[in-house]
Amino acid sequence: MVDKKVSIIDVAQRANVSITTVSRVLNKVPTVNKEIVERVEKVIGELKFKPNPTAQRLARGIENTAIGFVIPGYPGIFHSFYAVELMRGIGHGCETLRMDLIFHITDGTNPLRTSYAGGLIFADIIENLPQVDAAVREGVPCLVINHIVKDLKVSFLAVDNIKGGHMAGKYLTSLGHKRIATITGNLQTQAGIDRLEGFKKALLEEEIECPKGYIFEGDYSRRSARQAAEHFFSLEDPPTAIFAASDDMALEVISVAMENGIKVPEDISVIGFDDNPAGLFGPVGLTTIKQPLFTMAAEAVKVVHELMSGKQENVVRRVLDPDLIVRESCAQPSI
Amino acid sequence: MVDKKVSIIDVAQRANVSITTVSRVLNKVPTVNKEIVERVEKVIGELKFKPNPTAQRLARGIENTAIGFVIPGYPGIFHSFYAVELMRGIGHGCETLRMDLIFHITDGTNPLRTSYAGGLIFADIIENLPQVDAAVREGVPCLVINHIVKDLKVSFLAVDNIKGGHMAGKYLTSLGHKRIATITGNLQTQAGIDRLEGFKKALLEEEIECPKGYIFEGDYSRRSARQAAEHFFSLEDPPTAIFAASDDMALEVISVAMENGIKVPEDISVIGFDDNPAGLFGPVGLTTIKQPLFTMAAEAVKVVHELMSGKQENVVRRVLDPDLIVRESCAQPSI
DNA sequence: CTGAAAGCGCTAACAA
DNA sequence: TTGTTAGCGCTTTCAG
Repeated sequence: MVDKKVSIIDVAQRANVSITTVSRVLNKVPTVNKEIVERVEKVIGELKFKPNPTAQRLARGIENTAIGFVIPGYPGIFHSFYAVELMRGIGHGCETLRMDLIFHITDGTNPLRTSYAGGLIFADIIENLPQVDAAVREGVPCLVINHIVKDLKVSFLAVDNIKGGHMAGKYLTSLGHKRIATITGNLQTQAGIDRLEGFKKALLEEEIECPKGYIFEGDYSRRSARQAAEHFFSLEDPPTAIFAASDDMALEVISVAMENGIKVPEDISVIGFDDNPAGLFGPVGLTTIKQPLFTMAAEAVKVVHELMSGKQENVVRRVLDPDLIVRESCAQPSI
Repeated sequence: MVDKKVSIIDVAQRANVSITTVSRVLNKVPTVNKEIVERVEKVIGELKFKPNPTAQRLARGIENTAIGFVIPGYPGIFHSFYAVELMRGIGHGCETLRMDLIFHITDGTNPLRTSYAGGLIFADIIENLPQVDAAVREGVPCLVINHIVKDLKVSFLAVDNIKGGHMAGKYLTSLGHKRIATITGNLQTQAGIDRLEGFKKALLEEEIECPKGYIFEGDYSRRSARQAAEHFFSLEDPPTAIFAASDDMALEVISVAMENGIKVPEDISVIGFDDNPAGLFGPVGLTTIKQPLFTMAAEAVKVVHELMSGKQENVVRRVLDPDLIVRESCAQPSI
């Protein structure tokens, strides 16, 4: 049966050696007699002995080498290019630094068991500002991604979403569009709010109206984009251009358009946000605002690692610039 | 500056109490004098003392409570509904059992640092059978998801993909289709192979030909589905029905169809695989084969947990049945 | 209510 | 080459 209590002592006794020797063969110290090595290994096999990693860490004086990645569990988050890119970046960063990656999928209510994690990365924050607060208060090194945190002394790495939204709006107006609509992201997220704000600002600068009916509150999902598109297309005075706050949504808008015989970009211009590679393979290359998700996430790991090791003591706060990627989904209005 | 070495001893000395007492306030033992509690907490704050979790675990005799989730890092895996559902399920399972979830994104070459993890869950296996082998050999409890492993004595939880492919094929033939094509999944994965096999079997049973041109090797991505669809639609004798090995691919087929003025299901029937909710919101409800991804993953955590705790000693091998979900994307052929 | 002391399971000087 | 003996930092009896 299973004995959970086989310890190094049992092995030592049964093999007639000291625990030190057992430890040596465990750690492959080369100065051990071959015969003994064999004997010990045999016993280890017989007893199915597995060294206790916790004890090893303690004895070795190993600092905590795990980073927790806290990701809000709201429906759909995982389906987004956004979350996925972050995960890839974080995975990559951890791999490079040989850190363990611990996942916390949270709805923001649970107190967040830090457990092994010596540092925390929050993928955006929605309902879980209190968790960030608690972590900071406890002195756990942490960093928030894609959220410019003003009221808390915590590190963050964020994309300038206001600028991004502004770029999108500006590009559309520069093409000559006057009737420009937008599908917002989840307005619970700062990114959603900021992209909308930047977009509005761009229109304002050109003194272009953006009536209520031209602003549809989405949530980054294809589903909401479909509703939005159907709404826009049914308007008496439909827009000639649409800014979708994510590529997924932009792609869905294009789908709906084509289903209705509306040509992109001839009849309607569509610009997205993300630079999701999926935008390359549709019927028409998607013009979009690129944000360095992968890089940002990888960088986040590096920063938290420095925070953990004490190499960096101050909060680091960095805002990155998005880029306009011009492909084929936007053109001058035909009218 | 940062002192990494503040230990419970420092706190005890500075607060003029024993380490035992400090430990007590740390663990909120109620029988401590209020004044002392305050004093100790003050010192803890001043010193920014954080108890060492490793030491706590050792002293408390806590077993390893982390499960490692090993996920192949091939491009696109994260974008799939598949991986995402597994992650959700695993996250949920870990939450319920209060286990830590450690992520390993691997290309199969690295030796896989088990580190904290006391058990391992492999999300499918492609290049990383050796890793599974190594883990088994080391005696680490592990389980493979969605892969029926024959040559290794390891636990698995899998969906019967042959049956699933067969159901899809059968359903299409039962509607009267004779010209049926398929877009396979990644044929590096067992799921991809099996769905194709089941599909072929179903056609064979009805003595329906499936010419080479009707089998397009995809990789679960929308991109590959687009290529496939364009290929099929350009055929002299295009199929009247298509089985796509994932819903994402099926959805893309529908998109391409609509772009080309081909009606679904009037002109072409499309059936997918997964039961991705995205299939509900398109222009036409997607008929599909449902597999219990979330449940399977959550269950996997439970099994590994039992394996770790010794409640379960045998390998557990379970094959689950998929379901046919009929919506609107399939109909009888018009010709 | 508080403290001394014995571990938790393992590693790492230091001897032998 | 192998064993002895301190710890690693904290929890937990068991006295006081």
